[in-house]
Amino acid sequence: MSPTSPASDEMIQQAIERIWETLPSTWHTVRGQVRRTAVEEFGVTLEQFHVLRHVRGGSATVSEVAEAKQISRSAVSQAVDVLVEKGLLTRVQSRTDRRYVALALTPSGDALLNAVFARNRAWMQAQMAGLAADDAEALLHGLAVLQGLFKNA
Amino acid sequence: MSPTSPASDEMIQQAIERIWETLPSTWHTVRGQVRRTAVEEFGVTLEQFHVLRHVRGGSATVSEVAEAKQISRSAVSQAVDVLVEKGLLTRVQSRTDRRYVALALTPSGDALLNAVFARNRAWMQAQMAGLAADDAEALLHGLAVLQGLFKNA
DNA sequence: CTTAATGATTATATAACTTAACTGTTCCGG
DNA sequence: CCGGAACAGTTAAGTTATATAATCATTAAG
Repeated sequence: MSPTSPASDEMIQQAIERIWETLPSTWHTVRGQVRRTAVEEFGVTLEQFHVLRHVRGGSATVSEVAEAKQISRSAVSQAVDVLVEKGLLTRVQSRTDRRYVALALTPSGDALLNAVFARNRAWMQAQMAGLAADDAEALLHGLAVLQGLFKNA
Repeated sequence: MSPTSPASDEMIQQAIERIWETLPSTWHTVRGQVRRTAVEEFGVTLEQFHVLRHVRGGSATVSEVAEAKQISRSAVSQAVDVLVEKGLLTRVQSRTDRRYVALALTPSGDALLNAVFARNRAWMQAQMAGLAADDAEALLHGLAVLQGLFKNA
């Protein structure tokens, strides 16, 4: 098999520029939709929502969420306070090592995540109505590349 | 010319999922790099940096920045206070309509933006080292599609 | 055992917002 | 014209999300 040719410097510069043109505004928009739904319909802030999202995404302790979100453990601990208070998250001390506190979604926390995501998916689907098949293909491929680039950075 | 076929529902679902897998973490990573540079090397917070960025991007008044960032005018006004204090931004009352205050980067504000972006470009280039030409192509195309989707939302 | 390391929490401070109230300016209908 | 509505911006006061530092409880290591 022939080795794939590397991208030119020029092309890489173009890609960087395009990333800056696209990511901040796009993520800001998507995030804004989630924020509105989360706040107005479910009474949780976007930050609280993201903590729940990380817990469901596999972060099972305060430290893991902090690591994933790149914020301090104490910030997470405080956010968890609120979420436990709201009945969306549980804290359970590990029996094998009692320093650890396992975080888990309550049924209503899980339902909240599902509901917010459902709303968001519907909204995104509306944005994507009429998307051409080849553009959708390009989107999938491009995002896969993007994901690979900054995964370990 | 033949009409392009629309993307299937399934494909759209896949795209939505991929967006959620990619955007938050990628933007978080890129943003983190900018934050470190801005804070550690230039003494401005990420939020202040983004205000400067919007001013250079064409938002010339408090209201325009607020609109672009989707935050309140008062929040921008307060951020501008700090940036003026730091000598990165100027406020100049319009002579034709004195309600308006034109925001403009000072030379050092402009230099700061350039420097932070230069650092970021270098870092991103490093991340993208060895990127294959066809992957770069896919990235450009995919991001263009993404940008189009949420531009007016 | 004692000390060090670890996970989590608490206390306290700060930055970045919000809403509400206010200032100054312009526009507009009478 | 002039008096009020609309508008751009600021100021005041309160909230939220974060940080750092100190502390507690637990486990690991010498």
